Amino acid sequence: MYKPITLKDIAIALDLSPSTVSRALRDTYDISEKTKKLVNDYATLVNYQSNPMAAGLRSKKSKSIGIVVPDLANSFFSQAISGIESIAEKEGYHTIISQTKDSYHKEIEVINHMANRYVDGLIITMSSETTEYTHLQQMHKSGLPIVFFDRIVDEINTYKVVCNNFESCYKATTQLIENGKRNIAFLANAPQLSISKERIGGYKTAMTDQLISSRDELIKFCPSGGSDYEEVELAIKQLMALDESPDAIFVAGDRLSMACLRAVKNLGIKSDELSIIGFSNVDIIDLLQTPISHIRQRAFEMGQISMTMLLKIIETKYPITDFETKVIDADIFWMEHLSV
Amino acid sequence: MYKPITLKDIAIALDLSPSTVSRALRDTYDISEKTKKLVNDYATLVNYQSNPMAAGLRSKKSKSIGIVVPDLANSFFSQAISGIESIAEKEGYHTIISQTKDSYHKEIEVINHMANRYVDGLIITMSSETTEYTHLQQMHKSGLPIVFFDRIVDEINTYKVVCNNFESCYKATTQLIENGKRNIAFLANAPQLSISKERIGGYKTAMTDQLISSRDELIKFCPSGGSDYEEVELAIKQLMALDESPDAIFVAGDRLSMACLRAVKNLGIKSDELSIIGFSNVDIIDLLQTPISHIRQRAFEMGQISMTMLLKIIETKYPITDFETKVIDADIFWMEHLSV
DNA sequence: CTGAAAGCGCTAACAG
DNA sequence: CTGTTAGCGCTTTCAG
Repeated sequence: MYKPITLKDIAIALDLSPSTVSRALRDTYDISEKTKKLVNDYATLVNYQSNPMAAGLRSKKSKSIGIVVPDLANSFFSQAISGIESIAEKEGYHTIISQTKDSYHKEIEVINHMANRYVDGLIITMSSETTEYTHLQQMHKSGLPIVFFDRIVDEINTYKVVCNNFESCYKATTQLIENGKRNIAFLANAPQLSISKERIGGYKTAMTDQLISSRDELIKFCPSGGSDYEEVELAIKQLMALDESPDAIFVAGDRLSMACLRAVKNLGIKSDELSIIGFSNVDIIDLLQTPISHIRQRAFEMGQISMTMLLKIIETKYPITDFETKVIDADIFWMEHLSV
Repeated sequence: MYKPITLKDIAIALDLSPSTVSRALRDTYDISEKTKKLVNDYATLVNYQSNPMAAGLRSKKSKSIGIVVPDLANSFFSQAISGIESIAEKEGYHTIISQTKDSYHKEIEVINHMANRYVDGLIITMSSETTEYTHLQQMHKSGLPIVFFDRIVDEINTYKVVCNNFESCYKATTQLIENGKRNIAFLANAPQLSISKERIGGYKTAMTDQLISSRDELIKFCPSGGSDYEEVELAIKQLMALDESPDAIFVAGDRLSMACLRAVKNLGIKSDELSIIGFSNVDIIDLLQTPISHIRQRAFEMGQISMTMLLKIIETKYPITDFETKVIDADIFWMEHLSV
């Protein structure tokens, strides 16, 4: 069995008490510089690694945080994770990552597991299946610091970090209209998601403001979020079969955007027939056959902010009550023929 | 503070001893069905969650394993992770994921952290910076089960899972030659990586077997693995500036392949000037402007096998001595003009 | 500034 | 089959 050096080993070797060694290692105030140096030098020498489980068991702190995202294979999330880690590392926090694959049960299981491992806090993007938050609410009430990222939960009062979903959709839709588009379809993720609601809101409001009636038949939901290609192809087919078929389509998700491109390609729809704009953080969008207009979220930055917020909750002495929701601008990239 | 129900709480509530409750919960053999049911029902009722840290501290087992990969934003790895998780989940194991960003120091830090959290085992893809394995060797010797995945370490005797790097490169190179290519360049990841050596080996051997002398100036290393675009563009520029410039290029990495496509595009190199074949597990390769010939690894399957191997080590009663290296076929997809 | 003692939540060894 | 006891490695009172 793997048996590392323990704090006790150091204590014996240096003829000190375990508590003194513990204090020296943790750099508390009531310890002499001399002992501190002695202990730390020896610890480095023997490559001592403190045991976070034992420490956590006692102190209920672990200097590590959990990250829960729906899907690691999504550039948006992997970029955000890198942002989170960039701050965590600097502050001496470890990160533990898990994916839910958009499953409610996996989400519960993963979150429980992390909480039991004494993560000091959680950064969460909700799974698209989740409609029930009691598991989170309970933990949050008991004092587990949580920051919501991207897909947020209104019912839980804490820091939240999102992009300006409403505004960017409003803006993009308006510009489509200014470019003469009238039948703008909207392809969304699962309807219960906060991002779906916000994005549709921006789209609909823009339509109304431009005096175009938004037709419900133009809005399609794909609960799989694009991981089920058939679902997306079907949606596109149905849209194109409408009496007044769309001249543009707004795709409100990353995997969804790619699935949409694939469907358009497979169905042989020409790009001058249907303009596409979609959310996407894919890092090879410049290499696509049909490089689409896209809304790119500042994922890395959003990750950094999330971690900063989480640290604020974790390290505060007094409970925070005035939580903010940080809204980060997204960048819109237009293909030439639409860039007004 | 988040304070969950403990095993002791159950013991008191049910007027049993903690050990009996522990046994009932863990379903050991020496416990009556009646007590087992009583305990488990009550546990479910109060939503008891066992504390893996406390359990781990005592038993040195945690029913969780660590996954260490260089980069989560790489489809190959995220697909493999899903494969690992599919088995882990079935067997009741949790997974903890970390990325090293190809940094040696981060790798050490991450692995230490996981070992200290009593993961029961590790599935590792080495960072490209790593040339020193003492940290791993030591842990492995002390009994920590390790499975190497993709980028392996010869010096450590354990299970390893790789794709048939040599053979697929040999085969692909041969086919390029049969298609009339003579000046085949090779773009590799960091030279110390096992995959780099194996892939170059396949390429060189094929050249020799086809009586084509392989010129060293045609082989370029990009230690960043494609995450530094400039590095790749420079390599391509240098290759194209050669007196006998390449008529084909073999790209031995996923990010590298995409960076190469970008360079080719940016430098205005025509596709009939330079045929490209590259390793890639990108899931939108069919949507690329220049869909390249590519070698696709069965990442999900490789992940599943890795986890299966790891479980074998973890759950065996007697130490394993005859470790295998599982070699999984990769699939080659040719663009039409090269498909002989 | 340092040490002794208790205990985090759980499992394991030993009785019975 | 169940209870008792001890202890995993660390932190945290509480003394001194």
